[in-house]
Amino acid sequence: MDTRRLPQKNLSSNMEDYLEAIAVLKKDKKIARVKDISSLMNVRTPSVTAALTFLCQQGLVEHERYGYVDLTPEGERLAQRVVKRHDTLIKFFTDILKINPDIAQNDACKIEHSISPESFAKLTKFVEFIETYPERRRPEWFKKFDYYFGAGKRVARIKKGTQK
Amino acid sequence: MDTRRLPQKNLSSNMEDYLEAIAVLKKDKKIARVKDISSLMNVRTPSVTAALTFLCQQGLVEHERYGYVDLTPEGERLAQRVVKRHDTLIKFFTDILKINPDIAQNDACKIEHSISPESFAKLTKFVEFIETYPERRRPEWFKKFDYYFGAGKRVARIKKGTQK
DNA sequence: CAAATATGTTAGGTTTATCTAACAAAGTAA
DNA sequence: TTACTTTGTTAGATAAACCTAACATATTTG
Repeated sequence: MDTRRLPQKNLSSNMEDYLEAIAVLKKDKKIARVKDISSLMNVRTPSVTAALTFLCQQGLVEHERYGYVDLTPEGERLAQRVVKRHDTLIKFFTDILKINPDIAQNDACKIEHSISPESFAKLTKFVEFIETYPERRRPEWFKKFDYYFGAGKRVARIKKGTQK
Repeated sequence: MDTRRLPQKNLSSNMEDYLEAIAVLKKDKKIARVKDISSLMNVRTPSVTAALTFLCQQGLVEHERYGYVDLTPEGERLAQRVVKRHDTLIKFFTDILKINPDIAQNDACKIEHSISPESFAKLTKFVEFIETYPERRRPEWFKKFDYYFGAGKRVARIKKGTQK
């Protein structure tokens, strides 16, 4: 198999975070500004300026001095890829593993940068598989599993001939 | 709740990786040397020396110049914590999501540093829940799920009265 | 045991990502 | 429109990880 690829930006976790933040802000507030990115990401504004300079050079962001920040189509594409990962991870952690949303949020923010496309694809299917069951029709195993989470052991059953 | 803690070493992913590598080497080859750590981790030996200097200062590693490398009890404890996370993640990726082992390995190496204790605990239970089913008695859902993975859709069923 | 090889350390440099302090531009309001 | 406030940028410093090149110790072997 030919493993060469089109000029693939290989972004650091950090730069992915900036793209993601810009996408989130644009979605929520229509526009993204340096200060908003800064407070959303808990970094100071000079860090944002530096990141934007880099992302502009990479053709992922458009930004003129003292102006708003926007994503190029390529930047948007990459941002959405991260957002999708984030969302799937959140679903997995909260809906399936029943993790507290704050912690799920935190974990998703880190893992979204490291999970491979392969694992992401499978995890997505896994989540879909469960989410597409209407809540009250979720299979028996899932209920047992919830119980197992709580009690640390399986649902008690009387097994014929195997008591011990 | 009191959130103060005993002097908790807050290690970087990197330093956790060094501890883990030392633990793995000790397990496999009884001893750990700078060169082995270096080749296992794909870094040059000066990087290892620098890391060891730091980990010695933190009381996690014992190492005298030109000698073998060892973990202190505290270092061992931290290393094992990482190893456990790694193992659980590997099981989840390979046994449940059916990810190719190389990719699973890679993903586990990154995620093991970011997953929270809470998520780790739940994931462990989830994996246990499935692993403790003897293979041929795994529940119906799991087989359906495997099919879903392959075909991208659920097992075909004739539903009485709901065809559409 | 001395020479050659392998392994480990030191010195010094690079990159990435952050910060503070000082300055510059834009927006608001008297 | 001038002064004040907010927002953004520049300059320069710091810290974590890494690297190469040069040197130092250990180990192996002729």
